[in-house]
Amino acid sequence: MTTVSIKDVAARAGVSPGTVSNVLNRPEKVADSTRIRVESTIRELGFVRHGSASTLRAGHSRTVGLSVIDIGNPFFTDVAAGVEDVASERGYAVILGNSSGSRMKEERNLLVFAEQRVRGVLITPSDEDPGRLDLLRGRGICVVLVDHPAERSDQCAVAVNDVTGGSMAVAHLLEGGAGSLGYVTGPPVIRQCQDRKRGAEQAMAAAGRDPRELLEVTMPAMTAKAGQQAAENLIAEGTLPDALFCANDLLALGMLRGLLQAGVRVPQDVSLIGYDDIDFASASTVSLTSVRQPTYQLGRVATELLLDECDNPGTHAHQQIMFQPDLVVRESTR
Amino acid sequence: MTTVSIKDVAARAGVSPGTVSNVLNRPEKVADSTRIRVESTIRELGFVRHGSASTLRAGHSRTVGLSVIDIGNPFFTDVAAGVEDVASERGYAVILGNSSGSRMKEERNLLVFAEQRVRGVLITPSDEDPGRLDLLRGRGICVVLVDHPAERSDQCAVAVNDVTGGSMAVAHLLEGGAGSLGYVTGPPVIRQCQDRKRGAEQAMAAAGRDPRELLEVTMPAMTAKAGQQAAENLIAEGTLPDALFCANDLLALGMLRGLLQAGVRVPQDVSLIGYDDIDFASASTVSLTSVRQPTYQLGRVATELLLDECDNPGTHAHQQIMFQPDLVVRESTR
DNA sequence: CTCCGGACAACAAACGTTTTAATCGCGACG
DNA sequence: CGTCGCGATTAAAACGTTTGTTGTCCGGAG
Repeated sequence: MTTVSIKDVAARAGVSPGTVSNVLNRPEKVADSTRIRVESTIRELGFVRHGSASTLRAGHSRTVGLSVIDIGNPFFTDVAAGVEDVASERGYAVILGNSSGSRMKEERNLLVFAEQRVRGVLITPSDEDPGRLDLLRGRGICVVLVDHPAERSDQCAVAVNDVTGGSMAVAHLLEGGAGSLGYVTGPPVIRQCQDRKRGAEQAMAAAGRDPRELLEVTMPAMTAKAGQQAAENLIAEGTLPDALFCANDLLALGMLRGLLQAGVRVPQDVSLIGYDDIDFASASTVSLTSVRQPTYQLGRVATELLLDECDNPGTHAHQQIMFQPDLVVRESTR
Repeated sequence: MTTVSIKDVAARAGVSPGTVSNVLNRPEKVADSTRIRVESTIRELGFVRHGSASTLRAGHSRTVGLSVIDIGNPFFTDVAAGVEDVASERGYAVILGNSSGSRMKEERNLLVFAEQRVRGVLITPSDEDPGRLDLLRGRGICVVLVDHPAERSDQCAVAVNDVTGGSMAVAHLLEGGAGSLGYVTGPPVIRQCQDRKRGAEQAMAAAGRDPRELLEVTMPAMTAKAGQQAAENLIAEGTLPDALFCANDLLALGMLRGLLQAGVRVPQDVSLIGYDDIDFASASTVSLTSVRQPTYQLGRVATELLLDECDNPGTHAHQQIMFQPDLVVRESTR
């Protein structure tokens, strides 16, 4: 139970605590002979550095915070995988915060990050208010936006063009001969939902259709359950369009389930397209046409930018990176 | 950039640092008038407690570590949701570690937990070595096993009976008239894989069949990709059985995809059953028969036990809780 | 033989909080 | 009127590191 400190190691190895610290943090500053002796003493005593003490003195920790909207969504687990790989390559640990789309939870997570004095924060914001992020920056915590374009140039951001993606999706539905069109989406505060809608409208306009024809169905969450609910609502109301564009694959898969259960055939009766191309999209009852994003890469690049900013605050140049999505056509669309 | 400390708040509010600390940690000890004054000063200055300093002095943090085998598996995201809900109800933050089935990564995550002086650790161990966990306990860090029964009675553990589950699955396949049977599994060091196999063998024996008839297919990972690979292997080798029990739903969904792509009909040619009943199981091409576990509950209960042990080290009674699984029959089995 | 410089290592002062013991003010009680 | 007791507050000593400064010991140059 008695925890072994750097002093214990120092005493046992016959050196000063400062030297042990140097062995840990700047091994090149200490003679090989003593370094080896200290290292073996560390192993012998099972010493583990007290991260908090280290953080306290050094002024910053070796952790980064990652705040996502829904860790149950494979899109975000893929992003998180990219983040974690880069972070651990560079000796950082990742603290994961899941906002579940709730602003309150997001704020609580950011507070935890601030208390832990994380080195930096990666965040897919759940709404458009930049205030909280400036608060972090004011504390010397770097922030990189993930899957969200920067509204200003004094920050890094990594995103995928959602307007293009939405446009691709609806263009594809129109090519398939869609008459009436629906857009099934999540809370309007989520930027991705807005941008994909904008793209959808552009595609309609480009095809000579009135964008106002697009029936918008807004659900409180972007989950499979919500998608199924949307299907039931549309069917009950008798407003089911020819072709449906869902703002993400979870909604689309739920929608698919709901449609099939009600005897609606996909794609014969209704064309269906999702977004994200999660792994399960290709395994579903009717394999899902979707818009693919470079998800893992998103996480990797964002983390590289973040750590670069942390480690070279002087020379770091902010970057706004925008990837392009791909259309993956499968069975669910005509 | 200058960070505001408890001293700044104290000076501004005209009290001592100790009083500010009391306002933060034992508000009942301080007179209402001063408490209100201090609280408003805290807001005014935007003070955020330095978690590391607090941890250092107090000897432990307000965080728990959660180490899982594969955060990409919806089973674990559900568990994590249960953990997070309870933890945040009680004012704890969760540090998530993903071992990806690699022992090395798991050890690195545990090291991070130890450095951060987490209050306790929830872990689904990736193999059977209890040594690392004793090391944590030796440091005064409580450990609760998740989805893993305790081998000893001096610890808490929460699990679901995998032997029963495996037995249910195979009994169901046999009832469906399965001739030859296969078990598609992950790395043998994973206990769940072993137990489910044991259950499968028991069910065969109970039906008067020789357990050695069970064809075991071992894959290096328990992912959809691995499942699809397994399907391709079985078909190439011409050893495809009548009925397949997959050790989890990801394997089963991948298997399903592989079978259908090769023109094998499910369930007419092959019966297929998975394990976990993840959300996607019911949305797949052929909806998947599976064994359901109380996943979210698993995370909740484990966390409650952990925090109880942390907060009442004296009176805490170790518990080993074993839930029972349910069979959910869908289209993929005859 | 002295002096200088370089390479290591020791020393000691922080970092921001918690917590115990000590202090203060004040009304009540003897 | 003195003292006691009590609640509210303060003062100061930790907690385990990191880090800039100081010190020591060498070998080699002058």
